[in-house]
Amino acid sequence: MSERHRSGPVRSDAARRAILEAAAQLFDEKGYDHLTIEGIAQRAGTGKQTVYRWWASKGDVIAEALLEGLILPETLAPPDTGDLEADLAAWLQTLSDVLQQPRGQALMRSIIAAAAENAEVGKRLRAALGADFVFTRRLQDAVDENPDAAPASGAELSEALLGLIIVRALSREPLDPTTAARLVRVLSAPHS
Amino acid sequence: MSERHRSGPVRSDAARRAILEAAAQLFDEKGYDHLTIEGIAQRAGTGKQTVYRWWASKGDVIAEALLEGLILPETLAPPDTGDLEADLAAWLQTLSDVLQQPRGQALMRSIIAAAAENAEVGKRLRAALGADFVFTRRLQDAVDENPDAAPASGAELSEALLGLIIVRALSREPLDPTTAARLVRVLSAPHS
Amino acid sequence: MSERHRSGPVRSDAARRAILEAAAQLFDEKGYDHLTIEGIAQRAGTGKQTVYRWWASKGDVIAEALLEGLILPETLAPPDTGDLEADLAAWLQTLSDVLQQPRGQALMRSIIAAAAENAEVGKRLRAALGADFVFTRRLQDAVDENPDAAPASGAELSEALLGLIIVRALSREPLDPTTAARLVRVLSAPHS
Amino acid sequence: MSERHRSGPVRSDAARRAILEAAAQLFDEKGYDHLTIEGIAQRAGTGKQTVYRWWASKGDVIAEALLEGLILPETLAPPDTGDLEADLAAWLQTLSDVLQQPRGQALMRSIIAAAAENAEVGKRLRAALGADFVFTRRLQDAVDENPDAAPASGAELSEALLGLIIVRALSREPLDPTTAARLVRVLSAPHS
DNA sequence: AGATAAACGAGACGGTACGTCCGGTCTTGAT
DNA sequence: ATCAAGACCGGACGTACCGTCTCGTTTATCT
Repeated sequence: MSERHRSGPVRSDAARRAILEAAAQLFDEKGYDHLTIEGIAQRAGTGKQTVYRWWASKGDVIAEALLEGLILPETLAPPDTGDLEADLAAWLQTLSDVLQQPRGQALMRSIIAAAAENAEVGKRLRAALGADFVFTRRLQDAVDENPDAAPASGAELSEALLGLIIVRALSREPLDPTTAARLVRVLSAPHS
Repeated sequence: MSERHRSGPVRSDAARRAILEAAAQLFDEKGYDHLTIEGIAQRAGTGKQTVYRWWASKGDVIAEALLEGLILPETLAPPDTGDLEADLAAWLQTLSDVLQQPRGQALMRSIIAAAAENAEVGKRLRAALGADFVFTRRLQDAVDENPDAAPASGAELSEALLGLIIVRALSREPLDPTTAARLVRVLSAPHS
Repeated sequence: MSERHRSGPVRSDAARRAILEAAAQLFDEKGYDHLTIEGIAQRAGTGKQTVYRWWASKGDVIAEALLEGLILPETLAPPDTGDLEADLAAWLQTLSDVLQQPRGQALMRSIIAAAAENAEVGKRLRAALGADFVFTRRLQDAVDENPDAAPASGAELSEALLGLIIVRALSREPLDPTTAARLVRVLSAPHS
Repeated sequence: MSERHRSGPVRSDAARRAILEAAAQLFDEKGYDHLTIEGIAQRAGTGKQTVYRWWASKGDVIAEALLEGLILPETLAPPDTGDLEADLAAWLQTLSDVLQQPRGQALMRSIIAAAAENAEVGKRLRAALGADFVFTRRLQDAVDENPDAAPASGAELSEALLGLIIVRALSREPLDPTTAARLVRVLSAPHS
């Protein structure tokens, strides 16, 4: 009962990968705003039409490159040692380090610009920055243990953390590790 | 001892206002990404050069229109009744309402895109969304009253709140009023 | 001793006819310049490769469609009643009628464009417009009867007539029947 | 009572000339069909928009270059020694020489293609090939001297001559000088 | 009361990128 | 081997804006 597909040539995976990799490179080099489809196609060694055939916009290309892990370094993935507060602190420290460098800030703003323009990127933003998968669940666990004391859910808390980072990136201010640490304490600690 | 200029007409305030208003209108109609200097000049009935003479980029025009209050509705300004938690909740409610509508989400994302691209807009983002001026100071007051219990500063707390809103706007998810309310409680309540 | 081919199906005559007919239709609808191989294949319901396999260019397709009589109406074929001058006049009258209509002019110009671009079409142009087959021979007969009086050959005379038509088509001026008639008289009459 | 013109910059004559000259060069190098607006702009060192601003199509550019005498060599201009038949013969000889060379044929076919595609070029075709200005008037003089013997007008006769040349160019056959000479005799000689 | 010169509207200019169309080649699975 | 289908690389199309640069006109200030 398998779905039969039409005859004719099949999508070239080489072209697909070349385009995603070119897009990731150029994203890194020039930032989202200065990306062009033309530039991507040229760098990838493909025709423009091959990009337009499979993606509707540069945002969609970036969204897919993001999913493939071609854009953000692994470093940004949150650690998981079992110690929630420590992991949170380490993750925020990493992000803080990234935001100390102009290049890291630019990268962050580029992602934000992409997310603002393209729904697909937007929906993947939290996942891309690692705010799901770990803290959401783990903060939730902490919340569950002490439901009375923590009226906000884990997802909301991790969103607030991520939000802090984004606000700092947008306002061009570095993220002080101490600040991050304190906020983690507020958010993850039991409340009276 | 101010520097005097030689002669000739002085900057036309009519042109300046026409440009800022045209920019605000077009920002509202098309969003930041689809704004063009050419379109602004045309709508304003001025020459392109008059825009370029006084602003370096469309971002700068928008930044100034933002400062003049031509872009965001007054509604978004935070209330100040004296009851901190109530005011916070009301403000978040307003923002939540705005984010429920597609148009409001688009507006928010447009501001974010502008902030991501233009440093001036970025620096004014918090002010533009009303996160300063009130809560920062007032949360700080609350913090000062009970320094041991609240390890995060007022500014950080209001950033986290604004961040939550931004994350929701970017991920295209509405901001549930309940969520906002709970988060306010977490952030503004004394901690153990 | 004929050369046998290895295996597989033989050229599909259905595809060949479909392509020629599609080409003729599109030639009529859009003119030579706006023909595309892609359009022909689509209209014919064949693959592009099937066109490229058998013809080197769109000009060659048109040349073949011309030979098959799919492009020009039969009307343009010259009459043969035995009365040379009358036949010539009638033929020129027909062409003149065609050139009075914008559509007829466009058709004529399309053929000319095809001839200018493609050698095969060019070589068949005179045949396609019916200038051979009849007048050449018959003018030649007239010439032969009176060699002293007619220093130009029949072929040359018919070329001059066809040339007049072409010049009129290119210069977008109608061909006055009187003009044609007079020229026929000059060219076909005995000279002193 | 002079016509007042709008304010603002005026059309750049340098750009105009550069475009026409580039077009003429490329016409000569590649022929009309393989001309591109992009190529013209590049060769001229102008933006594409500057071409599109002033001309509607590549045909219009070529038409203007033709008028400026940038495309056809002066050689093709008809001589005027006073001896009509000799001048005609010399002019046809020149054209015949041009058509003997492949390059000359290609040039001629290119003009024809341009005329077939573009009305402006078409209307200027006769003028461009020198068939007006001289022979029309002079053949007409000859006709006027002997109205009974010459039922075709000078314009028509020169069209027929030009037509012969065009037919030969399209059918890729050289124009034999003898043929031309004989036809001149037929057309210009008095008729019985 | 000029003369000077900056600001203005208009928009031409050399460019870059857009998103689309088509050319000619190549690949796939079916006949 | 040929066919229908259509993906591929390439390149030109005609359009929209970019940021810079004249133009000719309109003021405000300086002499």
